[in-house]
Amino acid sequence: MRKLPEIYQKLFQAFGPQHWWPGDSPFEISVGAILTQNTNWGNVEKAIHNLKKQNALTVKSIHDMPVQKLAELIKPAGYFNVKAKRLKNFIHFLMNKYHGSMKRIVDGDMQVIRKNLLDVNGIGPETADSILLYALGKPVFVIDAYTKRVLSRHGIMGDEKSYDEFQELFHSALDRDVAMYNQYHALLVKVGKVYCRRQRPLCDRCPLQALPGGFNFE
DNA sequence: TGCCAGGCCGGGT
DNA sequence: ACCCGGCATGGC
Repeated sequence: MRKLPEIYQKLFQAFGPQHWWPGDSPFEISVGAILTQNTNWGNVEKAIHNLKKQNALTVKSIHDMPVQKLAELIKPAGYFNVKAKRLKNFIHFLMNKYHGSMKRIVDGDMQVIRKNLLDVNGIGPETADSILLYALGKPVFVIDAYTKRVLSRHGIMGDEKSYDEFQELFHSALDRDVAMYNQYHALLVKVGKVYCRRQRPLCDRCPLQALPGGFNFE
């Protein structure tokens, strides 16, 4: 699949670097990854702001906090009851397997970390891979709804294909480059937000098909 | 005013 | 191995 590198070039030319993931620390990024599940990022920022305001954005603070109280603080992010439990699950995972420190995770083998993350109730493939890439700097490509939509709209792969199939496509077509994976996923989200809305036909102003006849990729 | 947002789980087929 | 309902706030 030679199209994937060319799509990256076009997106980067169109939008430039994306400065992902917004967040001051690996832990904050991980919390954000859980809070943003099926949720607008702006709402996640409100929830994170609430936590910071109470000096509660730490492993110890969230661990010691009643789940009820945690749910109240993250309310703007939606699904606050399930997400409060999921944050608690992640904290327990951190304490039990990594002494409560993100720094202890980084040295581990990527596949082992991924499997451990997927064993946490409430962490699925996208959340696990977001933590791996954006919090831990591991070379794994993050697949999300925008990635599937953009690629399927442009005839690369049908959106009924699985997460793993999409991920395998990127992994096989691209170098294992953390900085590029970081930008590429963020750029797919960007183009998805701006030009590739749900329930709408392919937009003719999308930078991926600006040339007549769609892709000029062969 | 509905629709949508950087998913995942649990139960049923 | 899939399919589906549930989970919830806030912006446009």
